[in-house]
Amino acid sequence: MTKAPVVDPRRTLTLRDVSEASGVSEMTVSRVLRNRGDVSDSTRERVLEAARALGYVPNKIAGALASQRVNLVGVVIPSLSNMVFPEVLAGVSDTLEDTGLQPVVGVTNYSPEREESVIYEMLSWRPSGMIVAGLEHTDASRAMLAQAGIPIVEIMDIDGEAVDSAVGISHRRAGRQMAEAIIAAGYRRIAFCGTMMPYDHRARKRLEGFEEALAKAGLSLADREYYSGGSALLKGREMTEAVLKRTPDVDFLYYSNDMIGAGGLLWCLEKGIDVPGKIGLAGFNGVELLDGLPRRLATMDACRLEIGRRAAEIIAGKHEGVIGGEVIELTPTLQKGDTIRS
Amino acid sequence: MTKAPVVDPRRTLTLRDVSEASGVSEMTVSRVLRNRGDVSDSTRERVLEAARALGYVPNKIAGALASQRVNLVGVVIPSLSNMVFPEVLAGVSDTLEDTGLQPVVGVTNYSPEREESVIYEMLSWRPSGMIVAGLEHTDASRAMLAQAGIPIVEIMDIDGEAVDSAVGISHRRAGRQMAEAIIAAGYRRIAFCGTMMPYDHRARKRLEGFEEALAKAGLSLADREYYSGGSALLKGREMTEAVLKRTPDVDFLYYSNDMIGAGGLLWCLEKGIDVPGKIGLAGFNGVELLDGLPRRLATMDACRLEIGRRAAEIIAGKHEGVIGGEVIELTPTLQKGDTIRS
DNA sequence: TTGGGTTATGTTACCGCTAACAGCCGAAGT
DNA sequence: ACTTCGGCTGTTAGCGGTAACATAACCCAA
Repeated sequence: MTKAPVVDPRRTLTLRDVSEASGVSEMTVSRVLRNRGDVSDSTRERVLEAARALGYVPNKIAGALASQRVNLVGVVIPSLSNMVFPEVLAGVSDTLEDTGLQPVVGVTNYSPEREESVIYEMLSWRPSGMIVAGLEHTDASRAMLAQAGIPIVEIMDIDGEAVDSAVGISHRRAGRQMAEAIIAAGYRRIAFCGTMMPYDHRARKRLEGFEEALAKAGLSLADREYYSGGSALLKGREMTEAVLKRTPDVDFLYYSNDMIGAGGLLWCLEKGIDVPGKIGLAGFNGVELLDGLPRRLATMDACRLEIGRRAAEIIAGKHEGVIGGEVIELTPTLQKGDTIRS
Repeated sequence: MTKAPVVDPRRTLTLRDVSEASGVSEMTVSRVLRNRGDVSDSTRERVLEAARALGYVPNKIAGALASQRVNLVGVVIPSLSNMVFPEVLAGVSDTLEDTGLQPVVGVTNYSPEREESVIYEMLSWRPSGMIVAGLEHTDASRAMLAQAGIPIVEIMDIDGEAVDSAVGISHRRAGRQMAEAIIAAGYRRIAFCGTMMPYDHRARKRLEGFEEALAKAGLSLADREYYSGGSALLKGREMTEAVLKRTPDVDFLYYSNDMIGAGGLLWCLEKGIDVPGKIGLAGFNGVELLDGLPRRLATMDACRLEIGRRAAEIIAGKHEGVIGGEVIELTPTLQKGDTIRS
């Protein structure tokens, strides 16, 4: 146990200290500090003064226990290094800002077991709601969420069954749409580069939709390459090189995310390959980074901010009259950029 | 108030429910669930069984209130979109993993007022420690932290006075070092591109150190350009173009971060400018992204992971015998990459 | 003057859990 | 046989707030 940093004058302050310092009951102090109930201006003044002078910080633990109300919202996401999730978070924070609710983030690293324990840990703080990425969870996780008696919003994905509410896009459809656009543009030898993470269900579903659409056109993937870990931009380069070396007649590369797509784009441009003439490229997510690239990579916006906002609105109860269990499907827009010929 | 998502069978479970279901006292159940004290194997078994069957999730609010112990560590950072902070977070999480402690993240958007309220909010949950980015805070923030009676670690920066402990690098020195390397390489017409955020004290200190070293060599900045918001990569391009247009004889561009530096690098390469012959470039942070660029941008590693780790160790009390108040200075390494001629 | 309605404040009983201590029991020590 | 002790379990009293109700003071209309 580390000791207190400064000379701790005495035990930590409680309502009683403020109440004694201002000559009113604890209850009145409580009322003042929460702006609840009627308190005369003079008393309010005196109490606030005393609280400020003492440096009193309320104990929300006690408050929450007594009032059975907690102003926290759990947000469970797989990673913070993907940029997609910080953006979703931004949407959540924005919307929660003026509701008195506060997001608390938990990261799972794409591990279902870790997710389970994060959810358990969060629920043990009795939050007012939970926002969880994805629809795939362990049975125990689903059970806990279902039992919790609070609004649950699963985000990012809607291809599956939600515990309660869901906000997201259909990744299967997104993959299908991209494939259709690629085929329509005349590409035929199409390869895929993507993450290998076995638990990135959304990337998987996009690929499924993609292949489905290819099949419908009588095509199949000409090649595929997977990666995990490392600098995505660099991996994109490496994978692109590997694929083109192994299957030189490939005329389109579909990447599971923009970052590796950007790497591929840079590599192609350096090699002097005609993009999108000889080879077309496409990624997924619509990340801001793309704006600074020499050429605009084709991509699909995943509505990240919007997803965060909508999810938060559901938790905050801004959807009046709705009992929960709603599924909101957002529709991503395909941006062809400069890497699909038209 | 949104209603419960599923048919709430009854009120939420408490220790008593588990105790009744397993025929022992609440205290024994509590002991089992916390692995504390002696409990016979048979009883333990029975209790765990009952808890699992009921789907009991302990109420940490009550637990924390009763035990005066909270396993949370507040982490206050300015932004999640900078990539630097998620990395620090990763270091914190890693180290906290096996201590039973849990990070709780708060984001301030570089606003001191927002920081103050985030700190207040966090302290009201009585965490076991706080990790706060930067040394500059409002007086109220500093007072609250000092009074809290818990270990406080200010991270990223050590050029200033810490409330308690600090882990970071000297940005002033980092700026100075970079300037010295640039001057040593023979560049003389040096310009700066950076963020305009008035509250990014670390970027400011780097620039101060940078100019200080320039002055010592009888030089001063040939030009400077600031930005705020938008895609950093794109801004890097735009600023680079603006500076080179306005001051064509510039032979070095120092960027306040790698992302805009990368944008500048891409722009220069596209324009066919000889880098590092005609113009040298350098950024700051050592972000992973740089690995995938056509050329390695000169940069300085900010020791982000290490900072997170060390800070977490202090909170977790892994520095035995230390009472707090330590300042750990890490030393960033300059990586000249391919954009400073040698 | 009196009763009813405000407004401002205090009192009481928890919220769900754990620290601290008390008890009980069988095994071991003398 | 009588302590002594350690393993196991229960009892009691809060932790620091807040909901709900009680109370006091005051105003005004009848």
